[in-house]
Amino acid sequence: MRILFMGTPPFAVASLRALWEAGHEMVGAFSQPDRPVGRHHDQLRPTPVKAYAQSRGIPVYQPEKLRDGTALAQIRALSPDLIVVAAYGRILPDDILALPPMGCINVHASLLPKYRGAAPINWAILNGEAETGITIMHMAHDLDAGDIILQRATPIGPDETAAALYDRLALLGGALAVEAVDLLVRGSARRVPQDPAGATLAPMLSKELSPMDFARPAQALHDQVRGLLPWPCAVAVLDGTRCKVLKAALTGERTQKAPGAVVQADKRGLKLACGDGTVLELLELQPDGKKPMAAAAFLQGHPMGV
RNA sequence: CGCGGGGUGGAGCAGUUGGCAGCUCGUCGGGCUCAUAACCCGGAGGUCGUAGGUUCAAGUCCUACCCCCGCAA
Repeated sequence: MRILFMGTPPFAVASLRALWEAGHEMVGAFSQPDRPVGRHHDQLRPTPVKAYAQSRGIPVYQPEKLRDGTALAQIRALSPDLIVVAAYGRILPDDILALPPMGCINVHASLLPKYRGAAPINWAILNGEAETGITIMHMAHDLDAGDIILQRATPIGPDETAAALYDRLALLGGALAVEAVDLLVRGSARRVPQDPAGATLAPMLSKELSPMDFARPAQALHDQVRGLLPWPCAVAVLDGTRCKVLKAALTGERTQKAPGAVVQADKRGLKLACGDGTVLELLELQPDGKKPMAAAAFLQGHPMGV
């Protein structure tokens, strides 16, 4: 069966790799156009999917637009039986969705209908979810709203970061993608409509989510730190210095101090008062212009009174 | 040429108008204590990113280069 793949970041590579290693005939890989990258705007880096596809000799296509007919013509020429999409970063027009005889399926990193959208992994953690998962669905006109073929849940560890969960779900996504394709080939794939009433959105992240509001409870801030990794990261201003908070921990302690006040700042740790009398310990920081460092190291050069 | 911060003992920082290289921590040795991520005493450890230049004298001023990072994409 001829399969056309569409994806861009490492999450997508895991699915492409799984399909490839399962021995499927991958007739092409669509990926976002290479974008300038790097501090001085002078480097062009291939997308992860492009790099992987090329290493396996899979033809790569990177159309700027999907609606000017060019992409449609390219796809038609490839005559895929099935299109598998994973984190491509583009909305597919209906004419493309309608093209493959077996349709288009999508690997999505949430338990749909929850967390439709661009950043389901992060939002699951930001919202303090105890579990999330992977959904394989038939693609429909509306974003992430198609009928479900397969779904598998996985628990979210209490200290798990979005970066770590991303890697886990990528692998799970690849495994489920292979399963789903097998089901489709055998003609035994189920089609379960989503319940629109249970739908929630997981929009793209932005740096507006970064500032930490210590009036919120420690648990919420801990979720923010974990959920925004590796980008855009939770940010706090300490001793007048803007710092990414890369790692934090819940101490379970209580305090009478006002939110944001320093509860402890010595070699035993850096702890700040949060909402409802809770306490958050900051473990790893990255001040502006600096490399990541332990909170204790930061305190050596930035003494903070209690 | 997108904007900006920074390279100073192992870590994090300071170093004013050029004039003996400092602070907190760690480390090593010793002491004190029932005890300590506590305290006291003592020691080791630095080509101040690299290469030139100015100067009686450069961490500090000038020039070029290397490296790290934040923002923005």
